[in-house]
Amino acid sequence: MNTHHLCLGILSLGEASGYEIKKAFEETFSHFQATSYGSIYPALAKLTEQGLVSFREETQEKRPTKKVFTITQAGYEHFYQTLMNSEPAEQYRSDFLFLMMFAHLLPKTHVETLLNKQTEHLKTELEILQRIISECQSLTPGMRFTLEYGIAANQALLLLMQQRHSALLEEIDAARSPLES
Amino acid sequence: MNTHHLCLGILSLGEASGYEIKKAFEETFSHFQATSYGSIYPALAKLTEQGLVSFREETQEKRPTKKVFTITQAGYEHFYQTLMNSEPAEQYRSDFLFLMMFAHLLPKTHVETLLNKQTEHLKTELEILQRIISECQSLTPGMRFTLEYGIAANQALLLLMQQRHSALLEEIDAARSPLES
DNA sequence: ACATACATGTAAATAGTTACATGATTTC
DNA sequence: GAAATCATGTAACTATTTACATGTATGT
Repeated sequence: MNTHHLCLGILSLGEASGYEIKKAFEETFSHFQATSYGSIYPALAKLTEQGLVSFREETQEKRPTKKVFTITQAGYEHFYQTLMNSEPAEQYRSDFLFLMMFAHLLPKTHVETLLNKQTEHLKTELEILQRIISECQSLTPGMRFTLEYGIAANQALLLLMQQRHSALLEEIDAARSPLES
Repeated sequence: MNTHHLCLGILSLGEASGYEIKKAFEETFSHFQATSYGSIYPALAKLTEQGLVSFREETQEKRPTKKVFTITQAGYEHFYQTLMNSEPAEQYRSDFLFLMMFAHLLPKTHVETLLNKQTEHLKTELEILQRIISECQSLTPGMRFTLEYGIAANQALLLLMQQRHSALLEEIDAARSPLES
């Protein structure tokens, strides 16, 4: 999936401006997809050129004029074909785990800071997902499932972090060569 | 973390050729970091230029000559500074969840295929991680932790996939507009 | 005969992020 | 008076993937 597909996806749920598409990502989908203005605006221009979306300009009082985009029939069909032809691929990249891999090279206090930061990060993510799932009405069952999926992962990892914290610090300490602090 | 840092990390565990660095990633770290030959070879050339690694050429019988790289003292110090200055960032990108978000637009059989593929994927990942953690001696405690982390996440998600499978398909079906199949 | 493993490397293409540019309005 | 929100867009930079190029040896 690239920014083009992400935009078509959002627009299949209802019309929106580039700014609103970005906000939708930040608020709801940031845990499994991301993009930026620098990608969204060129993507919307290209999609318009291809006839997959159309827009009207909406002048507002006390707000800048905005372009409200709507997905066209051609865009909808294109999006459907994309969905049907896409593999359910995944990628997880973690600097946290990379740093932990070399924990034996780092001061104990630093490793503890890393573990605490990660625990906080997992807690925050979990709270965000739980808030969305409880507050938002009108979620599609699929959307609700993506939130459950994130919640399940975060809960399991948070539990691991809490259970292993102390023993892990000890184990890393024991593995450190005697000359290092 | 970029390919330069990944190479320094592997070399901090022992000398290796570009080819061996790639293999190490495929076998052991692919679940949280990835890279390719097109990044590794230029990175090793640059690191040599900067004096952060050195290499000797090793001629082999019945095998092509290889360049065996070793991290230098300067490289080690540089890597330590990188570790100390890096935030424990994470990113998860999932086309599977994106597709599930729009499951109400897809045929039921297709959604079921997606769910089955994802379940298989989680099972395979889990087995790989469990095999590594049980077979590999001489893992650093940090490395062992990265495996436990992956195992915890995969187990929790696999459980969710199994528990929710049937009900989810029903819910998606109910959300489909009557005209669609 | 064909595929895979070993081994190094380049070049083009892809895609994305970050910073910049502009400017009104609202909140602290 | 400063920062955040609303709103669109461009350009330079960064990084990585993919395909290509080359060649031997081993396994099926």
